[in-house]
Amino acid sequence: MTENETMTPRDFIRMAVEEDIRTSRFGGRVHTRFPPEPNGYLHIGHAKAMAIDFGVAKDYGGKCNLRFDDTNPAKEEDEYVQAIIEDVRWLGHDFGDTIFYASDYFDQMYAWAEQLVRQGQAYVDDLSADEIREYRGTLTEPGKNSPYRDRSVEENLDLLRRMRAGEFPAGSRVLRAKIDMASPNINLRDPVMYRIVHAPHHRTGDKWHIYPMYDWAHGLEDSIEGITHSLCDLGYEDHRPLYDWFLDALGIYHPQQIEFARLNLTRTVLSKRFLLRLVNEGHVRGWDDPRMPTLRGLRRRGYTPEVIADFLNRVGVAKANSVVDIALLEYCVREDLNERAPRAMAVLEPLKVVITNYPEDQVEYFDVPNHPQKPEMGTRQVPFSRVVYIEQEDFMEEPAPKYFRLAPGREVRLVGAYYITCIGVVKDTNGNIVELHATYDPASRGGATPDGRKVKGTIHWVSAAHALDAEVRMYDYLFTKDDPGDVPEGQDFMANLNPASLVILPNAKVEPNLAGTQPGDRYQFMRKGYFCTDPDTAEGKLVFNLTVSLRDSWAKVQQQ
RNA sequence: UGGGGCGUGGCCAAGCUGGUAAGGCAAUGGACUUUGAAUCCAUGUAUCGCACGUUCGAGUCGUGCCGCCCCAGCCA
Repeated sequence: MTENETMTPRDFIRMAVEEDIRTSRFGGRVHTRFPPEPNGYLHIGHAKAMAIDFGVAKDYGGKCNLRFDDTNPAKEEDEYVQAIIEDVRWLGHDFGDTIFYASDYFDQMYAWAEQLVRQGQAYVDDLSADEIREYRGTLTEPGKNSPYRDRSVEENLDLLRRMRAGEFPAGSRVLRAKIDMASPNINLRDPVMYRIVHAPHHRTGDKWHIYPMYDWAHGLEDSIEGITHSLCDLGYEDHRPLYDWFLDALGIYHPQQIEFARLNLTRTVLSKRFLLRLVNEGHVRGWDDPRMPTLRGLRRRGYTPEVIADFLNRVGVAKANSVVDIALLEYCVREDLNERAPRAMAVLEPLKVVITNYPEDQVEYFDVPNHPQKPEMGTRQVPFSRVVYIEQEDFMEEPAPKYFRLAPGREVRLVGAYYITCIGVVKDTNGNIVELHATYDPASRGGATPDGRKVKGTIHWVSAAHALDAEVRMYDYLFTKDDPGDVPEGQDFMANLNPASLVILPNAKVEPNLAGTQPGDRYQFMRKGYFCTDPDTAEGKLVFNLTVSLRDSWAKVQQQ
């Protein structure tokens, strides 16, 4: 394998980075950063940004800083800082042993602000927020200068210092860059650099009464850390001129900002605001609900960091806004779990089957492989007895065409055990099937007969006398449409919420080998899907989450 | 009617200095099968948004047009 094959395929960002290395633009260095704001939990969209930020650094022997962009104390909390660190670690990204905080640079940023004031490139504006908006103009009309735009350097300096000292009420004044109120790029119409906020900061406490705006702060943070490539999403494309302007005005080290398209997934919403609503309005059980696209949700759902990395790798990096089919993500988990998940038998919706010709109190143990294609994963002993449970859907009193599971008079194989033939159906007074009677063929022991006859159906089972009770949580998409935002006028994505995104199966029966399972353990429940043990599992109470179902070609046949 | 981006098969996405369209997912057949899983084999007529133009030759260059996304927070 050549070195190239071990690297992520070249995308336009890597090509630009390679060019900069070739020309020694930054002395051949590559240093990126992942700058989350600690005001929420990370989701798979952030995972893409991280794959790029950390991935580029790794590919070129550089570094990537984990930096909290904590410039707005009103929204940020330490709780999020801890959660984000945990998630970044979980994904396995290497951020060295230093965690960076924008707030550590507040003194330096402030000094630079005074420099801009002294250079006549920043001024204190007394206009109200509403007035500033009015003066800004519109997309098609230029803005106009604030009456405070031409204050003297001395007055600006004095006012700025008093702003910092906390002499003025919140919102009464701002520091603005003096650029061009007529710029076609609205970001350049004298952007606000500092606003007055009297709120304690999670790290600096009550030291500050003014806090820097993103555009002013971000480039400075990058510059201070010696970042070479500041990778961000398309939304910042027209902020780049401003990023460049501040750095040039200050005459300090100047990184290159490059933008890429963020990740969008079908059946998924990824905006913090929407995710927050799902949680607050109780549509999910929390940020780590297995239906959530948050990293915590995916983790609890049974996804691995490797799967997420593989998925992101397949998605690629480009500048076109796109929506990735969630089927690709599911393909990635299935591929991974098919390799590593040991098989187990679990009957999700049990139907009792009495094997009438099987000795009353006999128990046999069958040696069942943990993985059909991987003998090295070993085998396990699965008990078999006279009464077993099979899946309700594996029996049809009046079998549909092409249905080749159990039906009256029909013979099927119980995986790894025996062939059984249904000889009777027991119903309750309402006509519901409550039990089946069957006979087994002793010659089919182990799942095959000497005469080599074939059975069309093979189903899974669990011995009633040995089964463990379990709760199985079946998950489906949170939304019923590929595009959750595809709603009638006046409605929002809540209109597409899937009422059946969580279906709890409280009476599942699983094989006894699952007794000691620990949260996070993953299995393939044969013929059903991949499942993982939920943290809600406790002594005497097993809880499993569906990670993803197996491909089901029978379901397709049925639909036709 | 301002500015910034993007537009390659159903969904992503390669395509570097022009030479005549990778790959993956999805879908569809079939083989195999003690998971209707996995695996294997096979299947795509893509007006490369459109139109002119340059050229022996354009997805790649030029011009014009169309469509979609983003920007008017003292959020990031």
